[in-house]
Amino acid sequence: MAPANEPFFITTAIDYPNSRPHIGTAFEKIGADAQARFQRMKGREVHFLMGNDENTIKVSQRAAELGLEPKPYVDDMARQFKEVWSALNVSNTDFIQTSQSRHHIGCRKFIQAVYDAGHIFKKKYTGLYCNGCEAFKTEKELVEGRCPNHQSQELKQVEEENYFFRLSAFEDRLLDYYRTHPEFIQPESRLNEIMNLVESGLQDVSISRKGFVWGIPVPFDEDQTIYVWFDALLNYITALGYGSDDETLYKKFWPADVHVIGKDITRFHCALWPAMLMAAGLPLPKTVYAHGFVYNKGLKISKSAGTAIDPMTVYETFGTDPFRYYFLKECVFGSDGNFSEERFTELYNSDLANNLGNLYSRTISMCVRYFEGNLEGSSAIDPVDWAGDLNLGELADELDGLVSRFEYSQALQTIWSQVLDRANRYIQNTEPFKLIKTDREACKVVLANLADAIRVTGILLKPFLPDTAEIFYGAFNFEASAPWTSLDFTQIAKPSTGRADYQVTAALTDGKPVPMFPKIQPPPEKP
RNA sequence: GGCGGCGUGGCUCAGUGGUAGAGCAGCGGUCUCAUAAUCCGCUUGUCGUGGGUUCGAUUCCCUCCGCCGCUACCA
Repeated sequence: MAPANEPFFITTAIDYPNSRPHIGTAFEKIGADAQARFQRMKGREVHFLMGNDENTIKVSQRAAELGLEPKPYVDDMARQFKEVWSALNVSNTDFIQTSQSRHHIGCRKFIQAVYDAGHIFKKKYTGLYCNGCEAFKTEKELVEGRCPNHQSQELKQVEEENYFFRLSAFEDRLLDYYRTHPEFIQPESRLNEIMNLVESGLQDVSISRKGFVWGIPVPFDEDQTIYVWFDALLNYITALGYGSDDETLYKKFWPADVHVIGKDITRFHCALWPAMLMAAGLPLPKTVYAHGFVYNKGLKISKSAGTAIDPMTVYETFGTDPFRYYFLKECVFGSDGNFSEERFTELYNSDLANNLGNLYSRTISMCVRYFEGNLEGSSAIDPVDWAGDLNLGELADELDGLVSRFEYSQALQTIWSQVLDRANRYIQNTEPFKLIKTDREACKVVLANLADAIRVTGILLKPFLPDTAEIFYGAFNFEASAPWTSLDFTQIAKPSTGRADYQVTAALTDGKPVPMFPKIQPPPEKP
């Protein structure tokens, strides 16, 4: 286990701000956020980076369409993105925009270093150029030999001198790295793809373009700007101040512990990026985690097909934690998942309303109703009954492993079956509502046990459903003996000794908690 | 075409060389503390197709069918 306070650096992919985020991008951020929150609980000092990828042709085109200069446009988009991430309770500690000067400075420093090391060379590129797009087109993009966006125009054979990165020179070193660091590419299924790719031979990649004003000028040839990936990937270090006057963060957090990315950009992160770092003589990230995609009822998310779903719509309808729960539980992080309102409703009602929310309600209600919320003398009760044969220490270990490996769905399933179902069953079996009539002390023992189950739930849900977890943990005076900010999974096994008697501190309305996940009606059947 | 993966009850999936499991949905029952929630029980499967290895395969091998990923610059 990593020592406490050891730095942990986690990143997500930077997004193109030529349109608003959709639930697929949200999936990535929530998955990364759960990991960030989990690592914080383990005592790590977490730096969690997100951001937008702004130095692209499409972005400047989009800005032009709206009659805006690129910078005000990307700044406004960044504001919108941050608004969404904030609504979803994503706990990033930094948000980089690649149009920021810190990124420009670091990029120029980096490319210069790689150039000086002799891994960049100039080469003539000949390709089909579309005047309408002001960009080169590849054979694959063409429709009947013409640009799909400008069918009326002929494409021209144009020659341009660009800078190339000698990626081909790194094949052996990359393969060697994969073999000696099998954990580098995750999940494992992606490793094979990348090994194949690299074994089949890498070509040098062009890393600059001529004649663009929006972008980062190449320091050793100011007529050229740095192109796409050689610019975008660098955000991971420029955000840490690489190449600036103050490299404190860089020294502290690089290399990254994990880059969380979409499966479609695996090769850039697992082949190009490490090669770039090797070329510059910098350390490589420890792991790259490629998550799956979210589909809309089986259809690929696409703006033009109308299958994109705005996270804010879902958020406004269902709330933050239900949103997070759906994606963390229903969509296995390393695989593809599906979104549908029907499934959302099912999962919400069964897992959140019926099991989780209701356990909270019935526990608090009984404590208030029977004991005015004061479980006097409960500090002397060892709440081991509710867990039965469940070993909470082992459960903590198991969950630690699952979450560390990004197996959130499995982790949540385990929490539900091992903790919540068990606690609900415990109520059914012990019948505190009957005990109160015959044996007040025995009833109190049961309720003290349930209070402990609430405490355990609050701790275990903290990385996934932060708001809900805090409500659970705040339901009783647990805070007095183990502060909310200092919790980690291992504490589920040890209700603090020498603690005060349990006392309900939950918010009440007319002596009852307000349902935290009011059931939602299933959407009407569509004919 | 090449490399890889998948195909298990209505849905989502787990799983093992000895003739299958979970959750959800559905059905029945139950308690009454609770958001008519909980808890208990039940129904459905030729484990894609055909063949092979084996005493025996859903699990190993091959064929076929279907689906999917990667095969260089879109999360």
